[in-house]
Amino acid sequence: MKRKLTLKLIAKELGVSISTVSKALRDSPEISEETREKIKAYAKLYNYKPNNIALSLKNRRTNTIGVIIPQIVHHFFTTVISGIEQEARDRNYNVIICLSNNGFDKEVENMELLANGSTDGFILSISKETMLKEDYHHLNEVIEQGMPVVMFDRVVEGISCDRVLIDDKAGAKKGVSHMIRTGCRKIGIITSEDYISVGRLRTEGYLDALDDYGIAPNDNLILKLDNIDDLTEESKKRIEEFVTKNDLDGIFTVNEFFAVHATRVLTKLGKKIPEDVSIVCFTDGQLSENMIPSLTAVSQHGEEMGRKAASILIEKLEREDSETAPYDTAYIDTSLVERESTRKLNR
Amino acid sequence: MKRKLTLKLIAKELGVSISTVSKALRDSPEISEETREKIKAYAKLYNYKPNNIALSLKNRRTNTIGVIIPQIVHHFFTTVISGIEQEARDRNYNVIICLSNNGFDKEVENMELLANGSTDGFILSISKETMLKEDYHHLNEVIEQGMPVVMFDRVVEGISCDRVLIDDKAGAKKGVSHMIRTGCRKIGIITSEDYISVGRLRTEGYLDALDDYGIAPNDNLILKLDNIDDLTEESKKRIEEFVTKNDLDGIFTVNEFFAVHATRVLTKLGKKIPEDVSIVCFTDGQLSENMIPSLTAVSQHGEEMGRKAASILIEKLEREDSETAPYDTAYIDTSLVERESTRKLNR
DNA sequence: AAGTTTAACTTAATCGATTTAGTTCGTTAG
DNA sequence: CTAACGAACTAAATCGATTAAGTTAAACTT
Repeated sequence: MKRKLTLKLIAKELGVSISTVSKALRDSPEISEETREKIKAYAKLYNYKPNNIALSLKNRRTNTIGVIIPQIVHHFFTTVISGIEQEARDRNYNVIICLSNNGFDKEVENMELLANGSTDGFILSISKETMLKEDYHHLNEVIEQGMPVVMFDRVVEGISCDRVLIDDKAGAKKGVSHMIRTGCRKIGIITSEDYISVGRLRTEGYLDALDDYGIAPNDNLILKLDNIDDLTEESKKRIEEFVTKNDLDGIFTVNEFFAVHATRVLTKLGKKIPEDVSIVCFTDGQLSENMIPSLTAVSQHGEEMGRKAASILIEKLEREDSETAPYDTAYIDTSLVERESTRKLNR
Repeated sequence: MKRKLTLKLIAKELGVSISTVSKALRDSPEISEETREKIKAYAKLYNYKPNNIALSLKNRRTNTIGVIIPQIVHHFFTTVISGIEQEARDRNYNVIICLSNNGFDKEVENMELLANGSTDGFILSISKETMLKEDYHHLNEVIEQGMPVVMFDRVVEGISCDRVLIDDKAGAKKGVSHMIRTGCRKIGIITSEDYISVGRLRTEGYLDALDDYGIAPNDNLILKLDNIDDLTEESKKRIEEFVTKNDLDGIFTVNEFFAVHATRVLTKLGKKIPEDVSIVCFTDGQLSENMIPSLTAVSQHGEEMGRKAASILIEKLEREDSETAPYDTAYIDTSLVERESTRKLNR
């Protein structure tokens, strides 16, 4: 095993002092051309790379962004991470990813761990449990210490940080409006309970669209499930009942899973998609694209969201007066990806 | 902004030396009961947490595992990461994830970056480009420096490291055998070119199963595509042609995408699944589970793979004689998840 | 009473870098 | 001939922790 090369070793080998080596490598004019060349040649030959940990300690900055997300086995989050990673790499930052598994304790633990020197700032999407608990002391502590925080997707109010949000309301409205314009009149929504912010906002968008076209909302056509991240047996049952009971001509869902299960139920009922029933879902992921029929979806542009979040954070990290800079909220536009589950316009 | 508390600050505040504070917090018997209590009380009150960077520098270990994967927007990899994360957390390690985007340069860059002090060891799945290039100097350098490496899923020979593999061959054999047992006789496979190891191995498993049941292989029933990670337009075209041309009664695919597209083509051709054609795919992901019909799949148990890889790495990191320990290869068993795309046995 | 122990600290080295504040020696100015 | 200056280095402080080695004064031994 070959020990890593350090300034000390180079200095000893070439019979100069450590500081001479450091200065030579950083092209200081204090060091003579000759010595500089000699040191640089040696460093290059033996592939010297400065130790990041030592640099971090000295500079009191790690050039690392901490990302905390509820789960990683989730298409949308992976696209966001991908975006964060791209932006970070372009701007010479590293990314540490931690998972909260939607739990409060893990979220706190992760933040505390990373806050003790490992990262310069955070990008996070709040866990479900934290949202229910409404305990944000860990966020406030980190911010208090001067580490900037950017929240995305699942955000809460009352924290001194920047936010990046999907325009959930507008996105849902876009999707539902499309159904109305292609002839749907009795549109149901499968959404989440209101305490999940994205669910609530998407429900609002749905209601907005109905209102725009003068369609009266009907509480019976709104199904609120208690989880938006996966499809439990309980949810399946309720979707089946909901779809069977109501003679809908359009279904809007806040995620892909709900849409897929609704499709399954409709198929069993012998309904044709999109002739009898149109389907639009929020989140343009693998399922929307690959299902048969493929699903018209409201695309969230996760990568763009990730890049934006990273860019805002890095901006804050690199400006002097970041303490006094105001916090703001960026919105990422959604777009509607038309596929086989809705009728064409102007037909 | 409140500067983080350090030993130095505590020492100054309480009028003792830094080492007294350090020792008191670590319960050294050298420090009197009285002083110890006083220091601990103060540290607790002001929530002192040691700086990880300083500890890493001092201890020359970071308790961090570097994970390098080709892409993160990929269900299988996310399950592996999830497993790595679980095991790491249980054993008090952190995880840094980097993406190579299937590129050689990025893979090298990431490794070099993390190797300069940021991590104690690596878990990685080799990028496609690296495999084509057959240049593994970055791996060898890192290993040479005494950092253990565990490769998973996409591995190469000739590197001094441990490996964790899906038993691809046995898994494919399991899937194809199931089709044969449920009555399929003309089974096609949609796989990848042989340079992608998982594709090659799965093809071998397919051939093995045919051989076991005395079915003669037929090159026309083997479609080799040049990418296993996504579904290009070119691949779609070739799948369509392949499925249309051959009158198959069973299709085995090395990933979900190929199976989904084959299903689409079959549906268009008016074939019934599984009555006319059975479908089995490798990788039990979101698509297999949610497609209509849902797909019988060879489950890879990614989480288990991740946990295993992390456990092997941490084991190596924590034993004294790891330099001399032999390298081995662990296999993760696959299992067949029967769903709607295959007929039932014994019917 | 002189020497030895010991409890309870403090000093200083260390990890690997950067950087400020010296130091040394040759050259030039006066 | 010597003070001043600058080129080219080196020493030492620093980041925040740990720990081996050193210090001090009280207690104990004989």
